[in-house]
Amino acid sequence: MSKGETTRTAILDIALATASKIGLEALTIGELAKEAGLSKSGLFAHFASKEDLQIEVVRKAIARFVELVIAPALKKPRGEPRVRALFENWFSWSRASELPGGCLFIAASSEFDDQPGPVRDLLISSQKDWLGVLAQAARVAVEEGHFKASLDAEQFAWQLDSFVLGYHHSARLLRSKDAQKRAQNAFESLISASRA
Amino acid sequence: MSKGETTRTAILDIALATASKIGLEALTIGELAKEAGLSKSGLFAHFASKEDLQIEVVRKAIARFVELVIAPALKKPRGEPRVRALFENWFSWSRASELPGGCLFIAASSEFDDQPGPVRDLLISSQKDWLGVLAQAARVAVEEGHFKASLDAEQFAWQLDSFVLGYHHSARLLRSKDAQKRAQNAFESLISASRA
DNA sequence: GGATTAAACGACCGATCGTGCTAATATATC
DNA sequence: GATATATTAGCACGATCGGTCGTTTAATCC
Repeated sequence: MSKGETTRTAILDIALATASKIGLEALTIGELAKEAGLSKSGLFAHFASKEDLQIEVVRKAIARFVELVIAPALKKPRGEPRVRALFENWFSWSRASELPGGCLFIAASSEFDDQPGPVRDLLISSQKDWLGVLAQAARVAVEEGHFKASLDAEQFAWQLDSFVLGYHHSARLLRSKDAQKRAQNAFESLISASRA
Repeated sequence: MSKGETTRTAILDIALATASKIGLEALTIGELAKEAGLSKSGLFAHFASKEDLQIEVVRKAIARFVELVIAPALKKPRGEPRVRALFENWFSWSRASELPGGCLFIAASSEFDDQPGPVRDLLISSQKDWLGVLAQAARVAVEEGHFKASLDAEQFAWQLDSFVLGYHHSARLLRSKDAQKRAQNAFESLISASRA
């Protein structure tokens, strides 16, 4: 890896962590440069624009999400275990040390839901992918006979994702100690309502 | 109402609408003044600081939320009808014309969950109040015999609120036309799982 | 090790940020 | 209608924003 790539990676690591705390929009070139130990122009040379930086940050987050959440779950047995892994891995993601401010996607979603452009487009497509992965896992669980045949996989995915959002809200804003317990309870009741 | 109060009210109306779209932090005095037809300093004379303005905006949102969501629900019969009204009124709130960017609380929650200060404190207390109202409504439904005696009212409130978050996410970011249907389905399954 | 390329710097741009201050103007009171 | 008061405008401030230079330093290659 060349010097440039190394620096760029380091910048994106810091940017990802910072963005999870203060948001993608509040991320400023100057502050980021300070944290990275670079001059403003030195840092900026790695990106075409601030929007480009934001996109790269989201891309990096997506790559890490796949590594930490999706990929390990796909190694689990088909059916309920895989569904369970997706849900549980998500907590590790939300609490990962590289995301001191919690899930970047949730923060960025609120920020960009009314700001058309490539950042929002990327967020939308990644969110659709995530819901698709969840729904597919549910469908597999139906195939495996773990979940009932009449299950609406999309509805299942939607509710699971809602609990993820609920957890994030409780844990981040309210700093609720019960957040995980609440989410887990909700998940279990969703699972048992879905069983064959 | 004096001239000053009138102007102040008008400013807050615009600020509330704008903040719902772009967030409380992205709200700028200059832009707000332009939209209100005032000079920057003329507008600023109504508030002690930007933070004060943000607090007033949140306060206004809380007042409207009580008017649009809580108060009408409390007029409904005790028990399930009241729970149902709380849920349904929330949609009207989220789609209210004064909130073109959707629920301000959800947007502001992501924005301020890592920004200590009076704005976050206010958001936290209002969110706790809302969860309290939901839990209390559930408890009343138990008393009335609509919901089972073993129901965990706080857990019920938590799940209902998660569906609200899920709806907002689907409707706002994904612009999904199924959002309401998904939320409604989720709500109905929560209700039937809670029935006596 | 000298030449070439890549990477980082420092200075600077115009614009806008939040926020003072003072002067002018509109409103309310008598 | 004059006076007192409440409201708004004008102007300026220091800081910071994203972004563009030309220049210098550092890494890479032969």
